[in-house]
Amino acid sequence: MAKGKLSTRQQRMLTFIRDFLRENDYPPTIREIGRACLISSTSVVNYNLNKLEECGLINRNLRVSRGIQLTEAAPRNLVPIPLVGRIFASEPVPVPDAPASFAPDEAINLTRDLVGDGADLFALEVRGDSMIDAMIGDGDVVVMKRQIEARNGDLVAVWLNDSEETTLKHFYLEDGRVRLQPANPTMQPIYAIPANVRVQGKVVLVLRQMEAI
Amino acid sequence: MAKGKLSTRQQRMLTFIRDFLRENDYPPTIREIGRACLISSTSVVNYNLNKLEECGLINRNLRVSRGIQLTEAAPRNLVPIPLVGRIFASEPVPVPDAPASFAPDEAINLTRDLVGDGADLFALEVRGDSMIDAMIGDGDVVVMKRQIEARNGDLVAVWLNDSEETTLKHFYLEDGRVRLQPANPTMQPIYAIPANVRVQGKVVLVLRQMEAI
DNA sequence: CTTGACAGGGAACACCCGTTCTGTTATCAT
DNA sequence: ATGATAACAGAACGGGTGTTCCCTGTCAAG
Repeated sequence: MAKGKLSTRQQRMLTFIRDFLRENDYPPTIREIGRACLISSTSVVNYNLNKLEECGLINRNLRVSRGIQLTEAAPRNLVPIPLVGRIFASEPVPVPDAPASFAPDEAINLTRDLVGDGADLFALEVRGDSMIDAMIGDGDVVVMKRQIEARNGDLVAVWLNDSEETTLKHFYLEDGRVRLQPANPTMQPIYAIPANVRVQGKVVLVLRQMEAI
Repeated sequence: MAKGKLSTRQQRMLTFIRDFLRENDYPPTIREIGRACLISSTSVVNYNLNKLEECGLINRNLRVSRGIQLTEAAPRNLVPIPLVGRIFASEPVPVPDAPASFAPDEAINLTRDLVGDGADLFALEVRGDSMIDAMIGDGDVVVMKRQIEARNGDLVAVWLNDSEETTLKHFYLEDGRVRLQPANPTMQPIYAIPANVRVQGKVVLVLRQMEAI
């Protein structure tokens, strides 16, 4: 019973709970919800709260006053991702060695729906315009997953042994050779033998923040 | 009576309230605080809560169950941003009219350190490769701030009246004409008279999510 | 020694709040 | 018609919850 459609009343209750929580920092009671949504009976509020819980939109703590949690605001929705360094074209990716060595010196928090459980993820700030053919510019932050191998189509960071540079390209292994395809479709791919490319990780997310909102 | 020193008991209560709030998303009751801090009497908890309020560390809503707010970091750091539509080169940006009409049908949650308080913000999904000179590709999500005017250097979405298209460029007003500079430094700017450009909003954040983490 | 402020304990009160039970109404397939 | 089911209304029950009142002990100032 994942997602029955919400009735008008249920939708109204949900937005009220959101607004109330934003205003007061604690959830409303059943009677406060009823008063705001013009529901005279507490049992009806209770009935619809159960419906909302069945849809996975809220969590209820039974027998606890104001025991309503919005699943979207649940604290475990935030995943901290360590910002481990910068990425240059002229240097390999500084992949963090110890996965568990959680360095909270600098981290960015992202929601679980963007990055999953955050396992094996780390973030890098891009320096220079060398990744421009991957549509990634100076100052962008890339979130990467640490892995050695790549599947066809993955956008990966690779170190090219002969030219000694790091680059971000889509990876394709075909006919015994590696095709590295720029994300920008107007640019040409480059080809290499497998022994020449060392996959450093796979790009999961690109984040570009303009200064001065 | 701004800041008398906190007793051990008061400090313990404060950290318990923090932990409880982090875990449950709603504040504890007086008796729950007492149980956790080994205080047998509710009046003592009440007494020390008043002390904490006098120090400005919490706010109390009298006669309301669980009516405790932490003054420090209380506001939620997740900001919901409505995903209002798609952006094509051939059509104007679908700027949402009503700012207060909170449409939770589809929204992306981002942290406050990325987007501030989220005022006047909305998100659009980019369709097509027409924004490629702004380093924005098909499937990217752009978070925009609704505004009519732009300052020099802003990355804005503009509607060009004569060519009838939407484009994302850096905005510069110089010598009475508008210079629209692609974000990709290898590409050339275009020039237009101010009457020809209509600013639709300013890009605050670009988000590119790879499928299949 | 008395006094007053301060910190704490215990119990009772009155209201708040979630729950549950009994109906009522409307829709719909049988 | 008929039974099933969803949605809703009202009322009552019992426990949760903030508040208040009275008490004890400590400690420094008078």
